[in-house]
Amino acid sequence: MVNVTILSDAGVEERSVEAGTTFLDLFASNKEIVLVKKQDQLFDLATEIKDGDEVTLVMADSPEGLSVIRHSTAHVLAQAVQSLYQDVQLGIGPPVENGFYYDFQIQNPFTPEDVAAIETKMKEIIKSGQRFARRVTDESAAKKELSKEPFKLELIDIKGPSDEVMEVGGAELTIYDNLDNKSGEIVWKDLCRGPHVPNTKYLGAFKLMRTAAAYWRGSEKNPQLQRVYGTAWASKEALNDYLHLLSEAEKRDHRKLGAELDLFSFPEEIGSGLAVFHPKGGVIRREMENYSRLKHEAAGYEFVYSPHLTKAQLFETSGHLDWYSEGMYPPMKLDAEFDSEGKVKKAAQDYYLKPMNCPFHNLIYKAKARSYRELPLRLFEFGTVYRYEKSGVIHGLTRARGFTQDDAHIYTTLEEMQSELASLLNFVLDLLRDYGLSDFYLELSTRNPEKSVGSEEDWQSATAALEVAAKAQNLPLTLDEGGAAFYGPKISVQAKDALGRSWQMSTIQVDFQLPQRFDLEYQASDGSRKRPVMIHRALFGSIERFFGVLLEHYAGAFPPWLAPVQVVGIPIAESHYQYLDDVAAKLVASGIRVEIDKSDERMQKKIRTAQKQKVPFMLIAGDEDIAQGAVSFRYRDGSQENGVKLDEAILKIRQAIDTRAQV
RNA sequence: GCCGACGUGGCGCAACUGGUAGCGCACCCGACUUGUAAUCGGGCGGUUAGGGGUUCAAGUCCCCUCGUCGGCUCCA
Repeated sequence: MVNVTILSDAGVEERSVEAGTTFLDLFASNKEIVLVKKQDQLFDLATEIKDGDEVTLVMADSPEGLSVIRHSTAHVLAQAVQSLYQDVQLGIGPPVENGFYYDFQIQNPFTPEDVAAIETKMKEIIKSGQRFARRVTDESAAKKELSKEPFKLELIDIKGPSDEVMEVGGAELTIYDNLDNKSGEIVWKDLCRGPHVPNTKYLGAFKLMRTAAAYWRGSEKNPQLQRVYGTAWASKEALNDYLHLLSEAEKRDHRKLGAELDLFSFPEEIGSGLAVFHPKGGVIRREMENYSRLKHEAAGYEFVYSPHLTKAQLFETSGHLDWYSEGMYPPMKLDAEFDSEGKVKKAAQDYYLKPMNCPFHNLIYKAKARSYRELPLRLFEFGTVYRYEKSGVIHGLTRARGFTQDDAHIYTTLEEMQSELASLLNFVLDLLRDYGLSDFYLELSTRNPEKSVGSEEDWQSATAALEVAAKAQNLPLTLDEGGAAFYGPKISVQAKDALGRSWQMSTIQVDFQLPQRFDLEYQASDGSRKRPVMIHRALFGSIERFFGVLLEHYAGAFPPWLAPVQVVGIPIAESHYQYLDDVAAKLVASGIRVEIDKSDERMQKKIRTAQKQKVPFMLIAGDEDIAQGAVSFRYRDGSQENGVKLDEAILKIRQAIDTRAQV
């Protein structure tokens, strides 16, 4: 008997089979096996199974199987492109999340018509049932065979194992041939370490998504190739589910909802990446800020304010001008003085818009001598910063040029750092939960030796401290090697939204550098002068960004405590205006945001309007309600509750708001 | 910043190979007074992102700038 491990969507399953048969026989009818591994080596389906074999079957719907399907589909894409166009050189074509891409060097970029033609060609190829065959080669033979593919030649020259590309990096240099199903002739081939599905009939649930330029091997210095993106799945159903998810995501795009719900805009007159919040967006933002402020106060934070502008020296001291001047708006030249002949009497000073708040907070720390009794000192500010993001990266509220951080800096003793980090992480997660996010994982970003300052020892202790705090949360923890800022390691909290998409939210960074640069000190209990540790942290990241994420998470249907309009009163006829006005007055007295729709429309239309505005509570009133001193509820989900007494109605709404519940 | 696509009243869209801007929603006015997702009628509103050019004629073609979208690169 042979033990077989089966990897699928459902997880890992163990099964026993008779030796002496082949996988092809065993599972001939089962198209879902895409790959067989024996003793961790790739294996052909036609190979005989022997006693003592350790065999793994990779099913199409397992993560590994999907990756094989995607990579194989990428080969079909490349084959299709080369059969349709002359003078196309191949880049690379790996699987990626949800799909695959392939890069091509080609004279003219692909048009939408080209993409349609390519997709058609791919379907033909897949239908023909071409087989994939692995062939081991050596460097000189491969170079000869691929002499017309300059990029492949470059890849062959990458010596040794590499995870960077799928073409090379295995123990052996391999070429995959696409064989005609009937004649067995080689119809196409590609340098590739594989693995691939046995033949193209395993493929088919795919769609080409878009084309774009991409730099060869990801470097701005290299030429740009034409990249074709596709998505591929184990079944048509899975493909359709994914396409459906995309259309859902498009519907709740915060840029679209922001306009539809009249929350914010980006006037061209102001400039790219600079938002204005309209009254309704302003309500949501104010509620977000108010709640955050309340919580921070309770957690021992002190509130400070700092200007948007500063002389260059501050950012020279902090080191930001050295490291990140490219990301800052260019300086304003101020304070210059000239004599009557126009000669410079006093040179101009450079003033910068602040890209971050930390240096200002450091100055507040430094404003007086500090005692260990004051620590941890937690300085909080809704600090608006400006970063000159490259024009191509700006994306609505989630990547803007001007934004407001819920920024705080905690100055603590080294001894207390660990406990401060632990309680901080609790605080962060609790607060995010209050805003309605609940699915988290943590990411630990470590030092990048080429982009960092400070001693190895400091880095290690800071990284260790963060790791301890992270592990205490019992949340999934991933490692982002070399992803830290130049001054210290960080933990970031990643949250998944209602569609399962991950967003980086809060960051917590330990910093030994800035206290040194600013020469921050405190007097310890033994009378000695010591250096505090600084913790940078932002929960929302930026308010604008968090706003955008919540908007997409809720698809605009904010929970009542955040909803710009919490209640819309809908009179059935004009004669009911007065009654609803009285109701509204009571709601307002109870601190509820209410509007009465007195437009010259029918009730149905008013319901539709309120529904589209995603107002949580619609209160409808007509003769029947008035007779009972009641109102009728309609909720966003379409459900209703008639004849609710007024006092009860107010209580109900008030409670939903106070508990921050979603309705 | 790079590559590509694009930019028509507040919003969503239309205008054949260049012939001198239409529709729906919203908004305003009027009629209707109505029980859980669009009542009817009338009206206001754009010179087609901005600038320059080709042409007898440009929303349609060319150039520049600004902006948007999709990627790449980047994100303290």
